[in-house]
Amino acid sequence: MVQKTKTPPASGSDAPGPRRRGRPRAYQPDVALAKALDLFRKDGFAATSLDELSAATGMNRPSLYGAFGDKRELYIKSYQRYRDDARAAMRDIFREEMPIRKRLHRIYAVALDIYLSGEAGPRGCFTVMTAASEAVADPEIRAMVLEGFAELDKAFASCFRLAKDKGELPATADPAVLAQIASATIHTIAIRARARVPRKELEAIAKGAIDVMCGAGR
Amino acid sequence: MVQKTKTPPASGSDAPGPRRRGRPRAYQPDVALAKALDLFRKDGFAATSLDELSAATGMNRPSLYGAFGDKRELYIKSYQRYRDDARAAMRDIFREEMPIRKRLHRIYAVALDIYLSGEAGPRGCFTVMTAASEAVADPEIRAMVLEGFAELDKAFASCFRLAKDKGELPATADPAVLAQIASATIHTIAIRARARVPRKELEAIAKGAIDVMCGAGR
DNA sequence: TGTTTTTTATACTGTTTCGCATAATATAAG
DNA sequence: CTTATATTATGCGAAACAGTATAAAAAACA
Repeated sequence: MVQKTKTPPASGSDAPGPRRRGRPRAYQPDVALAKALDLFRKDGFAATSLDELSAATGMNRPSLYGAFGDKRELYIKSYQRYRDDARAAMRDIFREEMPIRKRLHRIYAVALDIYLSGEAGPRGCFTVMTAASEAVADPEIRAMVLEGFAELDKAFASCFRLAKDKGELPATADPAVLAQIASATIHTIAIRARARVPRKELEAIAKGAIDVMCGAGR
Repeated sequence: MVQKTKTPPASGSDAPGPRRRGRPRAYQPDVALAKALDLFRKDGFAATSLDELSAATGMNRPSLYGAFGDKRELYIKSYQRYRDDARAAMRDIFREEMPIRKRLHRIYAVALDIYLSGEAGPRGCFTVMTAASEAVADPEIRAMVLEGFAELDKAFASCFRLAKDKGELPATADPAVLAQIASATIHTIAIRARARVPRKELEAIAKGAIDVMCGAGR
């Protein structure tokens, strides 16, 4: 480790810190990344140009490269950001204790908020709409996609396991299988949302799936 | 209808017909369209160039335009071809009489064949992988996607209705809801297939879903 | 044989693409 | 005030892109 200049205190946190040395940045990295994410969600990888990314972020091309690397790296960082955001939006619902039906209902409501947001039409789910397509040829993206699937399956499974322990589900219920159906419902909602299926219908799909998973009783 | 030249007998059918007038075609339209479909499934709309399409079909650019129109039209015709093929592959299974479990099992087997085919990795489902993404901005593609969803939901629903009538399902079963879960299972399998989830795992997901939809009994 | 018709083959046009080289600017440090 | 550092701003350049114009080729017709 031969390095004269003191490494700045790991500027991962966005604390302004002790005054950097050169010309100050004209952009906020996390704001710019959010704009890039918007574009990639709207148009996918190939149809999003660096010119558009530059215009949306307010950063010119060299700054983009300096901050995030080339287009593929920016795409991957956008995807990471998307997953972080989605995870954060669902974390509490998966953590807090509540009846299984309510928990599922709230998860699907959050998912719908994510998929239907967007000014120029519903942006859908990044994983389903663009990342999965890239996954077949890009091992790094594929690993992220697979990890996302596994994480969601696992979270749902532990919900069902807990519910089963609490007697909300019959003893014959298989948490792993129910979890895959819960994930499948997320996926079908994500796809249909992108085709502008109205929210009411998507909510009905979620409701029906919950009934099947938890028993039609109310 | 002012038209001197006799219209060739609606050359929709590929019958060689009564000898056309000018230079004969060097390509077979349906073979070329299949090649184009392969490319669009692999890379999506934006990442597939006309040069690649030209090379794959063996047709040069002007011939492509003459036969199929511009890139978007070719994409749409490829999608129509995909849907026709998929419909044909499933038609008999939806038509013939058989137990609900067996029917579902066979449908998922055919779906897996479609999604996992491809030399350079699984090509996934056209609707899920690329058409749904385009659907948000292109009304014509959107209409096709929505029609596809409705058609699949309907086909599944009538299977479940029949099974219910035959006493294979409890009287409380809701065919429409079960159909949406069957479709959701198709969708989750399509997405995961593209991320190279192995066939065995996808079959397990289908098996689990069938158990939930039809009752775990064997 | 010569004309008409249909397709193929070649090549061009103007635009867009990504990535980078270079120069200008703004700050801290010495 | 000068130097070092970090960023912004401009714009180049080679390649790829979609679509089309023009010419050559291959068949039927007269």
